[in-house]
Amino acid sequence: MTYEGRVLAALADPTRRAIIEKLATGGRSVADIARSLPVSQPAISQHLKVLKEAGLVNDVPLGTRRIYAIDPDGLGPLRQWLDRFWGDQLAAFKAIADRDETS
Amino acid sequence: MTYEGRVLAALADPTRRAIIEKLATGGRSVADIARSLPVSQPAISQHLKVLKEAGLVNDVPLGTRRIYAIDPDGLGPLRQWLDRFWGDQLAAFKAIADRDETS
DNA sequence: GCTTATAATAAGGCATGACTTATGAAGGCA
DNA sequence: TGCCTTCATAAGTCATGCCTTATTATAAGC
Repeated sequence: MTYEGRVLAALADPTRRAIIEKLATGGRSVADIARSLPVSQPAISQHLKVLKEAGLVNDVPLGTRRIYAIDPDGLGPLRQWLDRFWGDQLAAFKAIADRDETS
Repeated sequence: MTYEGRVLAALADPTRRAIIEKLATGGRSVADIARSLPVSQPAISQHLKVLKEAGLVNDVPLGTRRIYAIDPDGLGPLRQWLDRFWGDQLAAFKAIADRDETS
């Protein structure tokens, strides 16, 4: 499976997107995530495994717990793939120009 | 279902990504796409329906045929959703830097 | 050492979705 | 009108994936 395929498949599931939204405010433990969503702890672990294999999250052990957080570099390959068909050169330059303009 | 959910689900399928890649070089008829991929014509029609409902492609009738093409605006909502968690300022700068680096 | 808490894995059930063949609808052309 | 081409839809099959409960491994605290 291609890298962008893994990323897209990972983000296609609504529960995994909910996990990403929880992690947007900072790293959280598995049990913490499980408490805030209507699925069991094993289900969360399975989703986190998929997200990790897609490169979207990383994790560090903390005692008996494990803190998962969003990987800032995880989205690069997906962006590159998307840009092949929709293009972002224009958008990227425009973002720079706008910022320079207002500074 | 949310808009980004539809877009991500549409792009998660490898056959639909293959269709997008075919359309990258310009609009094509259903039969034309079907001939270039190892699935039947009805399967292609079903995939095109999903891509259209996600806003990723549009179509115009041409006689008895129907020409499908990539919708340039189809990716906007997905980008906005992604940027909420990964940020696009960084990505924009990085895109510029990478291009300058390889030129 | 023993218990408790946390997380990963195993195994199985069930819904979803991607494909097939068969059929129908609509336009172009003799 | 009749025929052919193109595409969409219907119906059914089969694989994939998301969920559950049960179990195991590891670390912390008494």
